[in-house]
Amino acid sequence: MNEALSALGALAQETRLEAFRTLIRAGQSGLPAGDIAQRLGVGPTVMSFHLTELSRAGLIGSRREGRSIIYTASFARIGALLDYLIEDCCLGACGTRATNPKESCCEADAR
Amino acid sequence: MNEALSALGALAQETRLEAFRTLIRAGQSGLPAGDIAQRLGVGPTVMSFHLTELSRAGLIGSRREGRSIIYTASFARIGALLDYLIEDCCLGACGTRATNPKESCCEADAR
DNA sequence: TTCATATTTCTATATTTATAGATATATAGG
DNA sequence: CCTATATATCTATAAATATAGAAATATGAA
Repeated sequence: MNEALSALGALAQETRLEAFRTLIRAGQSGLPAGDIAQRLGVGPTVMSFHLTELSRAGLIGSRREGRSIIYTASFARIGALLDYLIEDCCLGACGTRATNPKESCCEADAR
Repeated sequence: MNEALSALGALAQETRLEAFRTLIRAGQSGLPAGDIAQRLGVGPTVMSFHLTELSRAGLIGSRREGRSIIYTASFARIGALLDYLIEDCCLGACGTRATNPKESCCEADAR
C-alpha cells in the first residue's frame, strides 16, 4: 500500500543497501548481477534474492544483455522516497539540509 | 555499525513509521505512549515494543512526566538519515528535489 | 548439438521480527 | 497503605525474512 514503506524495507538490509549504493555509483550503464555479487562477496543465490527485493520495491530495474542481466538504480524512486521523508517525516524542515546545512532546523534536537 | 541502516530498519514497519510521523507532527512537546497507541489503534505491549525499536535507532527520545512517558521525535536523527540518503544513495543529485523539484535529476530516470 | 556461463527458481532451514497475554514497576491520589 | 493508571518487561508463539545448496532456464560459443 505505502510505497515509501516498501522502499524503506528494501533498503533496510546491509547487502541490499550496499548493492543499491553500488548501482547508484555505476550510473545508467548499471552492472551485471554477478559483478555486484562479487563486489559484495555474496553468492549468486543470495544476490538474486536481494536484487529481486530491490526490484519489487521499484528501486532498481534490469535488462538482459547477452548472458548477463544488467541492473540499474532508479533515481526517480530514491528521489520519491526522499520527497516522502522530507515532506511527511521532517515536515519539510530538513529539506534544505544537504545543500544548506547551516540553516537547518536539525541542529538543535529535542530529547 | 551503520547508523543509517538501523534508522532505515526502524522506519521500515507500518506501525513504527506512523508512530514516528505522529511524533514529528507533535513537535518538541511530544506525546505519551498511550496517546500514540490510541491514535494508531494498537495495544500497549505492541506500542512499547515499537517505541523501543525507534529509540534504539535514535529516532525518538523519551522523558517521564508523572505516570506517562512522553516520546519526542529526533529531528537531528531523521535529518542525518536524509543527509546519508542524499549524499550516499543519490550522489547529491536529489538533494534539492523537495525545494526545487523542477530542476531535479529525478524527473528522468537514470541520470 | 554439446558445453560452459550467468542467473534465477526451488527447497529446506535458520534467524529475526512482530503480536499478545500475564506480570512487574513506577507514579499519583485518596 | 491501598488502589487505579501508565507503561515496560517477560514469555510464548506466529509470521516474515535471510541463507545456501541443488536444479532449472537462457544465452552464446565450439
